[in-house]
This record gives sequence, C-alpha cells and structure tokens, in this order.
Amino acid sequence: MKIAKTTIKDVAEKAQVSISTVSRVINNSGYVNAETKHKVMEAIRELDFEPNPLAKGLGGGKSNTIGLILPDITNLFFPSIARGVEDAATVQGYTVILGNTDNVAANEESYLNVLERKSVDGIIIAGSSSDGSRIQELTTSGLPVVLVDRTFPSLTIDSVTSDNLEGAYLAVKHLVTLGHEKILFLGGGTNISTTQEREQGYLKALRESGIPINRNLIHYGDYRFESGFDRLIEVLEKGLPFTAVFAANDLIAIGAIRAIQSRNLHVPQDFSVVGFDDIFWAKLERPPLTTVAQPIYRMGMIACELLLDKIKLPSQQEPRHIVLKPDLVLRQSTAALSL
Amino acid sequence: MKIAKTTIKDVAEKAQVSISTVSRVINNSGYVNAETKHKVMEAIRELDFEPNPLAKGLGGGKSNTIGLILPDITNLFFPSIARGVEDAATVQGYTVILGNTDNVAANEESYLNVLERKSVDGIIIAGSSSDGSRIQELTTSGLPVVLVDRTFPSLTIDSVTSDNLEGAYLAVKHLVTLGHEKILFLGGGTNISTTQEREQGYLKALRESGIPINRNLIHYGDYRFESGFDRLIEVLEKGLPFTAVFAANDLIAIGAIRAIQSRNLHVPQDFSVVGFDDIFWAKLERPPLTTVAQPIYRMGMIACELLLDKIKLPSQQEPRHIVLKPDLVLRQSTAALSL
DNA sequence: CACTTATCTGGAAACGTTTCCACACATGGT
DNA sequence: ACCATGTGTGGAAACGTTTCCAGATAAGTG
Repeated sequence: MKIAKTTIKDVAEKAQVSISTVSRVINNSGYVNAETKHKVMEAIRELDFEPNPLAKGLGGGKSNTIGLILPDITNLFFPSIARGVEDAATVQGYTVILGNTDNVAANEESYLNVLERKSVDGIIIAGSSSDGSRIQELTTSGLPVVLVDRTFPSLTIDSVTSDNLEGAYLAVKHLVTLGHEKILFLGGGTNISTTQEREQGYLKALRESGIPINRNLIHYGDYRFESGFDRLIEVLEKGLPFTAVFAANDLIAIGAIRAIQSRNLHVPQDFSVVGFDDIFWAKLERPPLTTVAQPIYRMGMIACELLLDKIKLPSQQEPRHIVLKPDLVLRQSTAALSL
Repeated sequence: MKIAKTTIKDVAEKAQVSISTVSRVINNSGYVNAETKHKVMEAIRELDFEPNPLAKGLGGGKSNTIGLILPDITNLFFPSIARGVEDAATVQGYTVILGNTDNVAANEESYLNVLERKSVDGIIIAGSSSDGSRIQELTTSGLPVVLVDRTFPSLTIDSVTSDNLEGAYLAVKHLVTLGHEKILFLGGGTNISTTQEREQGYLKALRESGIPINRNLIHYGDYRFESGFDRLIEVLEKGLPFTAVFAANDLIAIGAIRAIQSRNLHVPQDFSVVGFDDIFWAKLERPPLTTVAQPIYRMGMIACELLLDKIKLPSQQEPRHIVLKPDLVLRQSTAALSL
C-alpha cells in the first residue's frame, strides 16, 4: 500500500559508498572527491532520491519550513502578505505553515508553541495583542523571528513595516491643505502598533499646521468595515463637528463612507475621507477612495527574505528594521472644504 | 543558547517508568494501569512536556500536518476556505501548510511533490488546471486527499463542493421569473469544474423554461473582476442583445455591473445581474448584488474534517462526496424586465 | 490445580538523517 | 626521512519517538 521511499541507504549501496559520504554530497559539506561525488549524484538521480525532511529535522538539522502567524487571513490585507511570504519561501525551497490568531493573545501564544515544537526554522509574525515577551524569548533561544506590519516597540527584533507615521502625516497634511481642520481620526485596536503610529502621524500633521488637537475627534475600534461604520454613526449622533475623516485603514474608511451616505450626506461634498493600505476595493469605492498605499505584497516578500537570511547565517548580527515608504494616492473621496 | 527541550525520556525518569509506558500513555494505546497513567500524566504536566512531532513522524507515525493547495489566497474566495480548514485542523491538533498555484498545473504538481516529501498526513486541494492524474496517484499510494470547491470528474476521491448546478439553476430561474430571456452567462476558466457545473445549471434553467439557447451569450474568462468587466464591454460593443447577466462568481458580476455603469447604463433598470458566492463585498455593491450564497467557510471546515477522518481511519471505504446546498440571496441587482 | 487469557510493563529495534571521530593516504616543507 | 597538514572515506552514535516482542503478574476457566 505505502510507497517504499528510497532512502539515503539505497543511494549509498547503489553508489558503493558509505551513508556518510552520500550525506556529505547532499549537504555539500566536508571533503568529497569529485569522482565520488559524481557517482553519488548519478545514483541519486537514478533512484529519484529525495531526503526525508523529517529525519533531516531530527538529526539536529533543519526542517525547511517556516511559520507565518497572522491575525486573520480572511481580512483582506493579510492574504497579500501571506502571498508575498509564500512566494519568497518557495523560491528558496521553503514551505509555509499558516496560523490565524484573530488578534487573541492566547491564540498567538499557542501557535508560537506549536511552531516551536514543529521545529520550524523561523517565524514571521504580524503580532496580535500580546506584549511580545514570548516572541523575545523565542529569538533569544535561537529561533529566528521577523515582525511584519506590526511591531512591538519593546522588542529588538528584525522587522518589516511601512512608515506608518509618515503615511498618516501625508494623508492628514493633504486634508489640511484642502482647508480641513476638524479631522476625525478613526483607529484600529489601540494596542496595535500601526494604530499608534498612524495616530502619531495624524497628531504631527495637526501640530505642524498649528491646528489644536481635539481628543473628542480621536476614536478607536478594530480594523474592520463595521468598526468604521459604527464609530462614524456614533460621532454623527453625538453631533461633534468635523469635516474630514482620516481612517487607519481602508476598511474603516469605507465603513465611514457608507455610514455618511446612509445619513444622506455626501463624500466628498460634506466630508472628505482618507484611508490607508490601498486594498483592491479602494479604487472601486464610490467615490474612489483617496488612501495611503502600502506595498503589502512586498512587505511579505521582504520579511521572508530577511528571515531566510537569518536562518542561513545565524551570525548574531544587529536586528534590521526595514521601513517601506508609503505613497498617498489621490482619488475622489477628498475635496477642498467648502466655505 | 538552544533551549533544552524535555523529552519523553525525562518524563520516564521522573515518573519512574519506561519510555514505552510513557508513549502508551501519550497515545492512549495498549494497556496502562490507571495509577501508572496518573503518575505519568503528572510528570508530563510538571515537566511541561510536548512530544516532538518530527520524531513522531519518523517513527513510522504521523506528522500532524496537512497540506492545503489553493489557486490564490489573494483571491477573496479562498481565504474563507483556508480559514475553515485551519480552524478545523487546529481543533484536532493539526497544522496547515499553504500553497498557491495560480491555476498553473506545474505549480500544483510541484506542491504536491513537496507535500508528499514533507510527509504530510493528508492534502486538501482546490484543483488547478491539471487533469488530476497526479492526485489520483497520491491517493492510491495511500496519502489521503480531499477535493474542495473544484472537482475532477474523472477522479473517485472524496470531495466537498456546493451544488453548483442547483445554485446556477436557482439564479437563472429567478431571472426568468422576472421576465428575462436573453441572459448572458459569464463564466470563469472553462477547465474548472465550477464553471462547467454553473453553466449546466444555466442551460437547464433555460431549457426547462423553453427558452432557446444562444451560444453567443455564453462567455468565459477567469474568476476575477477584470474578466467580468472586460467581457461585458466586449458584448456591449458587439451589440449583442441581452437584458440580464448570470455571472459564475461575484467578482465577475461586480466587474459586469461596473462595466454597465461605465457606459451610463443602469443596474437593475437596464440589466439585471446575479452573481455567485456571496462574498463580503456583494452586499456592499451598488446596487447590492443578488447572488447565490455558498457556505465557503463551512466547505473548508468540512473538507478538513473529512480528511482528518480518513487519516485516522484509513479503512479503504468508498469515497464520499459532500454537496452543500447553496441559497439564492435576493438583493437589488435584479428587477422585472420592463416592457 | 493446571491452563489459558487478559492486563501491565520494560527492553530494544526501527525510522532516515546528521555529525563526530578515527583512520588512511598524499603532499610538501624541513 | 620525518612530521604536520590537507584530503577523502567509513563506522557509529545521536536525534525523539513508535512499535514489536517478551516477560511478569493477575484473573478467570474447566
């Protein structure tokens, strides 16, 4: 029933050499005579031999597998990261194990444990609500980790992110240039670095423009459509005056637009709205959404390449922090403030 | 540097029993005295022991890992499947390796090979363009496989799908009931089972209603927005008369709506449009899209449960084909044909 | 009471690799 | 001629489990 896999032993016999020699050929390690090497390669080819990764992993070696931990693959933004990671991994012969945490710290921790036990060679993680202490633990214990999209300020670990502060600054500055002063900030979860950094960018743009900061205009929720919709309705009902919205991601922004429209108000005539991410649906929204574009797929790729570098050369070098430049994409959801 | 993991041996020493006994306790196999069992459990708890899955896999056992092969995780429909699979897997202590094929047969094949070598315990696959012979090979060689969403008619392998024919039938019947007769069919790739089955449903509904079938109204492309948009523009430019569109998925349907609107025509006043899938954005479209809802997440879960069943009881039983019932969701993209 | 059968346990082989160690043989410098 | 060094190879331990086999004891059967 079960296919009899050819093992290193078969190859050794066929090539008339020892198992050790075959192993050396496979791993390109130690000394092997060119002729012997050729003989072994030949045998490998003929027998169609593929080393068993499990056994490889056991013998103190590597599993050629990395873990990818995301909040929720269902959430529009993350598939692109996942795709970037996987594509980069495949090129180098690595395979990706996926885990969703739903932003629940306990899930994150349990996944971290599973992956450690599975002997993955490294982990890429878009951190959820935990404080990241477990992550630090892992890296110091020798397991390479790189943070993607979301960071933990306290951790000294490789990371790949966008310049969230700069992106937000650009967005809000744009609104200010259009004459807006009462600008609503709609954030995601407060414990997520991207929300914090984008809020900082928002504050910086206002301060720099001499606009007083009104804490009543700063609201949080999560990174989903419903959050944007609900927050905006609340603000509308409280009667807080504002003329523009800067949302911490596109889903929130689109939720906000729909909320505004549900009250028979108009974007951008009554309110200007800017998002963040530039997901596929941003340009399809009506009006098409002005937003800050991040190279999401590239973030995934770069994170993976960083990780693979670390795996291959575990020289304890300084952690690297790659920060990608975001771009403001002007579309039709923003307009000059009408007097 | 490296954390010294506790092994089964440590547990055995601590509990004053043999390694074999510990193994039996862990796997709930063979005879173990209740008292001994308790002692071992205690030791396991105290030492915080977790069996090493690699070693487990080596000892002729299982890797507790399954492979999931999808066309493209970036394509809106598949994240839900992935999520369903992962959630079901996690519950039972399994872990998921993800692979994207971009509908390229060669990629699919190479992933199949990688997964086989990785000694995954089973594979779930939404087949790409290949004919599936490699898949058949795998199953007959003893590796459990279940097909999800897309099937290969020639293969006798477990599968989980929607009743695509029925769903399409419902959708088109609905259009017919509204008075439409010239109904455009916009399919995905012709070699994909879902396109074929949905086309069958379309044809059945027309036949049953005594409406002659016009091959000029049947078009294919792929399952993306752009495909729907482009096909519809083409049809419009050819001047083919039609009053309604049945699209093989929501992305195509939304593309079609946008194409119609780009020519200053209106949905549903000028054309009715029905989609398939009921993705998140369907209800946000303007007008909200009438579509055939599939339980995508559940399809993933069920596929995974089926697979895990097979893994646990490899009794060579008849392949099971689970077909889920789709539901027509009426929204505002369809209206009675105005005379 | 002798004999099967069920319950319980430990020893050791096996899984497929990597890696450490030891040995053999050249080579070249003194 | 001698020794350090570089090159090439095989044997065997180690990785952490599962599983098979053989004993040992207890319990039931005629």
